[in-house]
Amino acid sequence: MRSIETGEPGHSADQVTVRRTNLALVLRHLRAEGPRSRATVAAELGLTRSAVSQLVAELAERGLVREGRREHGSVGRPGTTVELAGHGIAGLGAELNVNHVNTIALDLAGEVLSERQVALDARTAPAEEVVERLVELVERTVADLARRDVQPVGLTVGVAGLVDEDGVLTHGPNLGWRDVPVGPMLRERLRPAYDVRVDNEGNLAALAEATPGDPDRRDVLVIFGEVGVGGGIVADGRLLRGRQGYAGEFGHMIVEPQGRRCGCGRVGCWETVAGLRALLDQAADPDDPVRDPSLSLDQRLTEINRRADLGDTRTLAALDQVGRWVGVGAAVLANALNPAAIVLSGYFAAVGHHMRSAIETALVDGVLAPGAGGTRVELSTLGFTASVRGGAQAALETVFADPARVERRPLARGALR
Amino acid sequence: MRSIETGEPGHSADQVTVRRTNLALVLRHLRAEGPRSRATVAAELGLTRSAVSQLVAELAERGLVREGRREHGSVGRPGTTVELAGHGIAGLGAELNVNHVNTIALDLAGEVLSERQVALDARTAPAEEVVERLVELVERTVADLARRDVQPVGLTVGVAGLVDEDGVLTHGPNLGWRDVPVGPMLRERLRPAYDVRVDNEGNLAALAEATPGDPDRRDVLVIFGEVGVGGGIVADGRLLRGRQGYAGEFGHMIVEPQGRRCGCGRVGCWETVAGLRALLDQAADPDDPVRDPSLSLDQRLTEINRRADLGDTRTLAALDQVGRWVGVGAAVLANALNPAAIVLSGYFAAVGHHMRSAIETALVDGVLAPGAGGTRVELSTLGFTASVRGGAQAALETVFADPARVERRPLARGALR
DNA sequence: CCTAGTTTGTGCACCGCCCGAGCAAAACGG
DNA sequence: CCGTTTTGCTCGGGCGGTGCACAAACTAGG
Repeated sequence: MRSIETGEPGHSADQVTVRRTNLALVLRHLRAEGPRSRATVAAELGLTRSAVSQLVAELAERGLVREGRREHGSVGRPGTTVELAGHGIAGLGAELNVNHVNTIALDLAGEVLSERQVALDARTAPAEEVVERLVELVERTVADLARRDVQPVGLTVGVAGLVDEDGVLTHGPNLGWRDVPVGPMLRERLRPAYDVRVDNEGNLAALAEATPGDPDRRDVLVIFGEVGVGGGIVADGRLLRGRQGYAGEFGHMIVEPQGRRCGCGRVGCWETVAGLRALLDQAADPDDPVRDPSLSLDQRLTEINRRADLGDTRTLAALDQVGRWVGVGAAVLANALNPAAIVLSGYFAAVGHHMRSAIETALVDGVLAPGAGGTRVELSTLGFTASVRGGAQAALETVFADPARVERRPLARGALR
Repeated sequence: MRSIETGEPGHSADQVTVRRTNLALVLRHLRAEGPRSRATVAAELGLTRSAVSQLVAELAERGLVREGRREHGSVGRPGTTVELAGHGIAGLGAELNVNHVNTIALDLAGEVLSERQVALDARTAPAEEVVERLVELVERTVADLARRDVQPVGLTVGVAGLVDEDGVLTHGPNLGWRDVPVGPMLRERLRPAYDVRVDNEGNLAALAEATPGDPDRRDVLVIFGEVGVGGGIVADGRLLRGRQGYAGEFGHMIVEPQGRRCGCGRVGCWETVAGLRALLDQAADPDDPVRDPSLSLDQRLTEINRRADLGDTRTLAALDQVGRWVGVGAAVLANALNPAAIVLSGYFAAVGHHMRSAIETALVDGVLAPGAGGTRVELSTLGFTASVRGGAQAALETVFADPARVERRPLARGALR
């Protein structure tokens, strides 16, 4: 029943393809199921033990797996577990946002190898300068890696706006940018040996939440809220970009045609009732410190949580009201996409536990399928790092899709038997 | 930039996989590009001429391709074109709807081999009896094929309602059915040699509109309107079902929270403002013949078109108003999914040319991406046969995905060479 | 302690498939 | 009529997975 496809273009297959497929299969299996012996892998994947031995040997030569400890069964010769190694390579993720640029480097197992951030104001600085800051940050991150003899395999940059297939930011209202060729600029300045891609930050956040391999995380919808509301869709394990890469712009769905005017010029956009501003307008008077933009967002959200915990009726009513709207929009999307989970990220993750019941009620009320079609509401635990993590994971995913991308080098002595 | 995937489960590859992949590749290439010589196929697909020769020979043995006419180039030996044959097999599509069941059989090239229909009232008859009618119709269709020595390769049944992965209709409000195991019942009664699958009719209609191979038809959203409104999503060439197969229930998106009560019990569902009833309520008084349910839908829609053509202001205003709402809902979906095309099917296709400008205006107004993100509005030309055609195509797609499913039989004398 | 039984990991022959080279066949042009 | 071009096929070669055999390593039981 899974996935009817309508004629993928695809490419011709030969023995190299077979090898690539099986290398990738073994590597992803080790990621999904954890360390295990060659014999176990063979049984679980339907390959022979000899084939798995050869595949593991090649993955080890590429520095992607290593042998672990002995695994004693009840009887028989004990196996030697094989596990992800991948300390030799890293995926790079970066984010270019209104008031900061930051980077992260993850190894194959998803461990953080380097993390850097620089504050700036993208609205006042020219685009060239902002990109230059990002270039410097990436170069320092790559230097961090070089010190540990780690090779970057790819860089994915998330930006707040619409990005076309070539990596050009065509429309970035929050940054105040239009038609800025971020991807080409980065490639020009970095001249990298690795791939550089640019994507919408909501898409990358969605990728970060869609844990690879978990069947309950193959259909995930991420809703990211701050002043604006955006997100991304992972369906059947694939990130949906749409025809021009503009999918996931949930914030400007019109949910209340007789509602308030939005910053984008339209009336009744979802972010006018579910965005941070809607919450603050209802929860606090204009001179209330939680609306003081000079305080950090974290501080202000902590204060709102404190008031809600103390039972402040105005705060609770505001959270309930906004939660209801979040649920209404979530229901619209759930009717269309029937995701396994809707993950709330950004400011929703910070105060979401106080909105959860209102969201869930509105979701169940608004979805035709009984029990909201099984869609669960979850709060992101990745906080504001979701986009960069997703970017780094996207880069790593190219290795999981084709481990032969990583160069083969003579095995360090004693690394494998 | 295409498709980042997050760890498909996948299956191990060997030489058989290589063969299957390349057989499928050649077959799909012939479908997408039309008849051409082996040498041309080899050049276009990056295979060697010898490989293509062998692949074509095997496809011919399975009855899927045949040689066509001589193809004279400017110089050199002329090639012999190879083209889709597939008169030996057929995909079956069926539909189980409120007032009829019908079937269709398509050959590999999409030509209709058989088409049958029986009227009934699924709301009053017990489910067993309705399924029995469908069984009879399928058996007669299979008999039609047998007379021409054609083998069915699969049957896909579209039903008006939510279908889970096992083919159980869990929720069919228009049929008045709940938890009817349509798939298991059909398999039990037919005991078929071919696959039987059951799916939502909107999903199958979407599949029918997403022409295989066309890059402009890889991201398509179908909106099917009758009394209810439903649809389906094809993204990146794949049909989206969602976690439990409930994706595409657009009709019950809430678009007007202060609006009218819907048959489903909610308030402000899209179908209350975009469904057929909304149009009729605004276009005609209760005693108007266009609202007479004893007349066929075709007749009533023809009358509406006639009035609109004559410039009847009330009719035009109703079409404009409903079109605006169609556009509002389409915009919500386009913001989320950025499809290449939104195809209007069902009653929308019949009167859509009078609603088109209203729809497009509301779409452009409601989508954040400039120019509606490139999303075009199109009217379906498949009429009410979209679902059955999509079902038959889904069955055929299993052959295009794996031509080795069709049995190999000794070549008829002189069929090839 | 020693042996039978079990399981792991590797080596080797075999098979299937695509590649590349070579060749006959079938046109066209001078 | 012969050189040139292009097509479609045949034939070794290499690659990669399968299946079988075998040594290695450990448990259980006498």
